Amino acid sequence: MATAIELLDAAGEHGLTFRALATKLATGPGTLYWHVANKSELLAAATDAVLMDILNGERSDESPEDTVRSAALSIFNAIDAHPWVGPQLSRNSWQSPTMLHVFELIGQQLQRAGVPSDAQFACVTALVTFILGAGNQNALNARVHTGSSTRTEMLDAVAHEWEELDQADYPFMHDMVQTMRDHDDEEQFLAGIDMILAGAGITKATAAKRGKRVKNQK
Amino acid sequence: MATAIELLDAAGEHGLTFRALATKLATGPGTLYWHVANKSELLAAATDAVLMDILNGERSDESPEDTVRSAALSIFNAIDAHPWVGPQLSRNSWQSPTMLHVFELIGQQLQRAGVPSDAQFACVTALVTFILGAGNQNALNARVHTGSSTRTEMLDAVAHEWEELDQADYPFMHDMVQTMRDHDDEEQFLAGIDMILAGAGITKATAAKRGKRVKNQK
DNA sequence: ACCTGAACACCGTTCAAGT
DNA sequence: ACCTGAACACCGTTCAAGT
Repeated sequence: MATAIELLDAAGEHGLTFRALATKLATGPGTLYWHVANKSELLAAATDAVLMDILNGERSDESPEDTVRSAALSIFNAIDAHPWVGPQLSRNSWQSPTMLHVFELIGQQLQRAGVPSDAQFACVTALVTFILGAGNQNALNARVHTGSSTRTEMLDAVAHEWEELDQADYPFMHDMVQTMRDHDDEEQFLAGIDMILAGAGITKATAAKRGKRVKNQK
Repeated sequence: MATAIELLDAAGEHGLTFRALATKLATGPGTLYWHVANKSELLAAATDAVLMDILNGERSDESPEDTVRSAALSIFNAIDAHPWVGPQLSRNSWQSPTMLHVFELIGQQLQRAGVPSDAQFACVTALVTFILGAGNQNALNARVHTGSSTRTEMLDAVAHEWEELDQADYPFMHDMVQTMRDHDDEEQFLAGIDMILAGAGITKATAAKRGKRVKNQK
């Protein structure tokens, strides 16, 4: 299992090969089928192993929003570090033990924050969808521009393409070029989480309890 | 190109094979490489073909939020109908002409709705991430439980699994079982979009002007 | 300029045969 | 009970050779 994760981290999902794994374990490819039914089971097991570690480290002694934010960020970063887990988690988000754990974790915080019960489901769903979606996006972006290009080179390439768009047809994209170049991925991600939380009625009100006086300030 | 889309719709991304496409076109596999560089270029072209059709049909004579909602839903449904486009769109969302079109479309509406300029980028990003994430999720869910099972059978299976979780460890999941069983995918999706819009400061105010559209009859 | 199809270097998976 | 590795049915991609 551990060496499977090594292979995955080294060369992505198609870097994990029954033959490669077998030779690395000094055995034959057929052997592996005695311990695992097929490749997707192998991937599922590897994914759970990687993510459970991270989730067990999560605390919930902060405010509900901060707990959600921190859990979300952990998952986001885990997908960034192990890009192959993203699609795997999405594949059966409602069945895998790992994702059930995530649902429960976030759900409890929403309840604590007083989200009305008929809105809770929509809210967890939206959050989980966003977390996995953003994670995947991020992981894919990193992998697509793999031409040994640094992050700034990559952003330059995108900026260049946006600038070449017709001004008349794409005024908005032209406005965004600078912002895009300056953006920070984590910050961007957390802004998205905050929007969903705000939309669910979780304002910074709870933060006021912890000392920030912003209760009724729009 | 058209027959490539046929193959993709029929059997997903790995249903499109150079050999299968070649025989369907009554030619050899090598021939295709004269017209297309590789498989990913083929997929990109197919994706653009499918989505551009849909986007060109979009209007923007409604309120900003409704325009965003309707565009979002169109994309969501397109991914549902052609599950293979989802990952493809995510792969280079900042480069593909199709996605630039989407960014521009949504961005313009946000500007129209008065979202402050320093929040616009975060907001489009969040919306696009959510749309693609939800679409992919939805498409994957449909494909995973492919055992000729109807939607209700599928939901039953998930419900059953949630009920088997330990009550003490998973109180939230137990609360959600019924809601999950009754949920509607589109409604759920739009609720997510609305949360992000609300979080960006686009409330239902504009909708009130038009006399309250009825969306949730249960 | 465009087509052909054999060939190369891979896959996941199976299975008779071993220990 | 567990391992072995040849074999099967596939892939994407290339390339000398044709028209």
